[in-house]
This record gives sequence, C-alpha cells and structure tokens, in this order.
Amino acid sequence: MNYQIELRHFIYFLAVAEELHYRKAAEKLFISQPGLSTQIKQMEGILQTQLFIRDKKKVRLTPAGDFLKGEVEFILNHLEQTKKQLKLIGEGHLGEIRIGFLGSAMQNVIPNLLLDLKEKFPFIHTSLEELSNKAQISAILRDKLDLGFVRLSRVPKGLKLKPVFEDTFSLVLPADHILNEKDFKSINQVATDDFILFSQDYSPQYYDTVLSICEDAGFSPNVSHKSVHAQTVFKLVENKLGIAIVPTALQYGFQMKVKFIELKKIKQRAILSMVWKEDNRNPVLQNCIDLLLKL
Amino acid sequence: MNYQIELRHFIYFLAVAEELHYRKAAEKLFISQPGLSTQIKQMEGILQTQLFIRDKKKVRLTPAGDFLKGEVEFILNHLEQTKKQLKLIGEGHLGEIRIGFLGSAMQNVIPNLLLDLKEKFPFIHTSLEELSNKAQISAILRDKLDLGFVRLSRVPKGLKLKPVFEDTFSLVLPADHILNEKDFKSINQVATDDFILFSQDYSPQYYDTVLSICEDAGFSPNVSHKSVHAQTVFKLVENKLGIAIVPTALQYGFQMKVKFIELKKIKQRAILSMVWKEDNRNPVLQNCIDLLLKL
DNA sequence: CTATCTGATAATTCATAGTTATTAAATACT
DNA sequence: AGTATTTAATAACTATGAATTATCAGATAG
Repeated sequence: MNYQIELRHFIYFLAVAEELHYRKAAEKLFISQPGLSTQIKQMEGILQTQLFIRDKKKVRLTPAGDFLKGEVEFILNHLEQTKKQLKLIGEGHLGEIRIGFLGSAMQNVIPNLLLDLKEKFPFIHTSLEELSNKAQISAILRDKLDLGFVRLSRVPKGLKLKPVFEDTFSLVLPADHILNEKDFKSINQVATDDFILFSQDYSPQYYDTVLSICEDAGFSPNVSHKSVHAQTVFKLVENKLGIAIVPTALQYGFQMKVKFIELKKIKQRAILSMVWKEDNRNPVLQNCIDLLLKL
Repeated sequence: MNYQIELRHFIYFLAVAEELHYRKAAEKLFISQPGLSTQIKQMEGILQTQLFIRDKKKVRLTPAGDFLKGEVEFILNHLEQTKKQLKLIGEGHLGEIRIGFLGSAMQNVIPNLLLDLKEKFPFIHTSLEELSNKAQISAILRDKLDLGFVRLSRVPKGLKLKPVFEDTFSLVLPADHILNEKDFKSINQVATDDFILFSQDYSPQYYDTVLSICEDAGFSPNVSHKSVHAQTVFKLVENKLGIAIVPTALQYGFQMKVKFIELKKIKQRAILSMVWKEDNRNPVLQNCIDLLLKL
C-alpha cells in the first residue's frame, strides 16, 4: 500500500540495470527471480515512474531508469564511503581520501603529496588508483573518487580544476637515433619520422597540444601508433617503431634504451591539474587541497 | 545477524539525533519507543560504531554520530531531489530531444517548435543537427536522433511520418533576368534555361517533384548543376549559372541578388514531414509531437 | 511443432519490524 | 528518606511483507 523506498530496492534495481536480465540479476543477488520482479515492480509503484521496458525476451532502461541508475550509483558509492569514514571516526582516526591520477603524475606530484599528507595527518588513509582523464572525471562525479590528477583544460560543471605542475615537453628518440642533443635545433629535423602518441581519448588535451607543437614547426606529424601507458610508448620508441613527444618528467623512472631531448624553446607546456567536486563532503579533501597549493 | 542498513534506519536515526529523546522521536515517527530503541541499536551493530551516548536521562551524539547526522541529512535530501527529478523525466518534462532537419525547414517549422518547446517545457534540452533526408532516417533507425524533418513520401517500416508544413514552389531567377513577375504566365517561359536542383540523394522527393512540375508544363528540364545547400543554389543562380525551383519559404533568410516568382497555379506542393521511430521510448518525444500537431 | 528461453503471477512460508507489557535506573518532589 | 515520575532497555508476542516454490503465458530458436 503505502510503502517506502529502501536501499534494498536500489541494490536490486542496480543489479537489473546492469544485467538487463532478471534471472541473472537475481542470481547475482542470491534471491529468487520472482522476488526480484515484485520488488522492482513495487519500486516503480512507489516512484510512480516506469524504470524498465520488458517486452518479453528483452529488458531495457527507460530514460528515467537511466537517470536513476546514475543517481543510485552515486548514492550507494557515497554511502559506502560514509560508512568507512564513520568507522574511522569512531575509532578516533580521521578519514580516507581516494585519489586518482594519470600515470605521468606518478613521477613528481603524487609522491610529494603522499609524504606530506602522511606527515601532517598520520591517520588519514589514502587509496590510489591510476586512471585515464575520462575515468577520473566520471569517478569524481559519481563520488567514487575525491581527488583526481588530470591533463585537461576544462571539466564539467560542478567540478573545480586547479593547475599544480607545469612541465616542458621532451622528444623521445631511440638511443641510436642519428639526431643528438647537441645537433638538435628544431623538431623540424624529425618531421618525417613516425610519431607515437598517447591515445586521444586517454588525454585529448595532450593529443591536441602535441599536434599544435608540430603545426607551429610547420609540419603535420605522421602518427603510426597510439598507446595509453608511457611504458608502452617508450618500448615502441626503443624498438624504432617511431618517436614520441611526452612531458619531460616522464624521463625519470623508466629503464629504456631511449634518449630525451627537452624542447625548451617551444611555448607549449604539459599542465597537470587537480580536479575535485565542489560540493564534495569529505572533510579530508580540503586539507589535502590546501596542502597541495602550498607545495 | 547479517542485517543491512536501510533508509528506515536513517530516518529513525535522524529523528533521534534531532530530538535527543527516544520517546519524543518515536512519537514523531508514529512508532513505539521500544521499536525505535531496537532499530537504533541494530543500526549501531551494523555500522560497528556507537552513535549515541545514553547515560539514563540524557541522550547525546558521539562525534561519529554527529558526522553521520550531516551525511544522512545530505543523503535524504539528495534522494528527495532525485525522486522529484525522476518523476519529471518519467512524465517527459525533463530530458533531451535530438532533432534533425533539412536546411529548408529552418525557415519556419523549427524556430516555432523550439520556441513553443522552451515555453512549455523549460527544462528540456534540444540538440539540433542539419542533415539530409537519408542521414536523418539512418540516424533515427539507430536511435541517434529522436525526431527528423524531411521531404519524403515514404519511410522504412517502424518509422512514422506526419506532414507538418505544406508550401508552394517558387521559381528563383537572377535579379536581372528578362522574365518578371508581372509578365509571368507559365514556367514554359523558362523551359530552355539551365536548371539548378538539390541533389537527388539529398532529397529524392524534391527532385522528382520538380521534374514532374516541368513534365506537366510539357518540357524536360536541362539540369546543369546539383547542390545540397540552398545557400549554394542561390549563389549559382545569382551568378547566372542557371535558374531553380525551390520551396517558397526559402526566400526568407538569405541575402542574394535573386528574385522569386511563386508558382501559385501548379498543383505540386513541397511537403515537410516529421519522422520518428514508432517505439522510441524517449518520453520527451511524445510531448514534442503533440505540440507540433497543435501548431 | 516442439523445446527452451524469458518475466509475471499465485499461493505459501518465514524473517523481522513493530507491538504491548514490564523492568531498572535516574531524577524530582514531598 | 521514601515515593512519584521520568528515562531507555528488555522480553514475549503479533503481523506485515519479503522471499520462496510452483506455475503460466508469450517469445524465440532449432
């Protein structure tokens, strides 16, 4: 009759929304299929909104259902985070902060941040995860991540973006490439080489910047390969499958038969920024941001 | 045993946290005091954290409880907001509709539709794209577009077609063409001129109709150029590369040295229809269709 | 045309939220 | 001090409704 929505409904709903299959979803939840059916139907009744379209043999989300899926993911993630923090507070610790970062941030900003954090707030737990720009933004919006380190110039509404590290770019060449640092004058000298770049969708900002560097030099690069990890890019260069242009900081931390030539003269810079949700409720976050801005 | 937190717990918790008095909180919730006591206790068990300090006669929040109070308020508010939005989406008052149109629809139907839509459903977002007939049909079938505006007499199965605007045709002549509106009697007078038409595959319906107009007049037109954009057609006419026959509405909105002679007597009409997928589940779509049919 | 999927329905069971009745402890008032 | 009145917690019970089993009807595949 006059039921109320419960978290149980959300968990059931999410399972169906993910599987788009009642029996499979029910199995995953360790309940019976009829039970799941009635609960979802009840949920639709409470919300007075149809969430799924079932035309025998196919289950799909309605636009409303699709919207709710995003919200439910957010609510459940937020709740999970709240539970963890609650327990830490109960135990006298302070909390946890979940940080995402691009692989290229591991060389400088992240280690410093972690050391400082550990020193100032010894009871703060940190969880670290290497993710693409896009994945970080999505995780932050869904409250799966508190702080991200990305290379982007714009972020969706509701998120804050603050540059924290500016780096020059460097040319990456096979160790035995004819061009040497002392002979180097301009990247025009490698205009005809094949280029290996980070995937456009891993970091569109980086991609555009590298193209603009080449454009400024008066040529359009021949992109032979795209990759996601610096490791892979360097390996490809080492094997003479092409050359690359990457943030200079990446030269540290890899053991490869490649040489770096820093492009000091060009105006473009690799900018690493931190992102977070403006209305994030994690009390640890503000401390973390303040700390970083002082670095 | 192995209970799960439910929203009920949060609502009960909040009542106690506000009243700091079990009996009063229970009254407010219309449940009995022992029931409330056990639920709160159960909650503390699930969260493995003490939330209240009860030293007989006084109830206080622990620091953890204080933190949780803020979070619960946030979650319940967010949930309330989500429920409201969900209902709006379900009713089609909130959401997005993706509209495709032929350039020639931009003069009349589209602006009116958009204005009306904005007025009636201010929270609906629209995405607009100028596309050929063919491209619109293909996009609608793939669910990349919700609504299209085309000049076609038939559409593939599963799509619905509804005429929304009927227009006469007009002859388009260079400004200094010998033929004037007052001397005009029949298009036979321009039977020997070269014709510029919209490409057959941009709008086969239009193409056939123009041919039939000429046929009815007893001649077969000399087609010198074909183009996709009205802009281009008019430019070609302006430069005396030929004359054209286009829907009359196109005479507005272009700054060209051409003159229009409306073909009032001929029976053919330029019919603009809207197309959509019969089983499209976007709730905004139906509202949009209803609105247009009333126009 | 049968076999095998799908989700929905109906009847039933069973867990548990919430009930009433009561208790123990703390304060307030003669 | 002794009684009255308050508090939340405990115990025994009830009744709501979540979840189960059994079954059905429609869709698809072989």
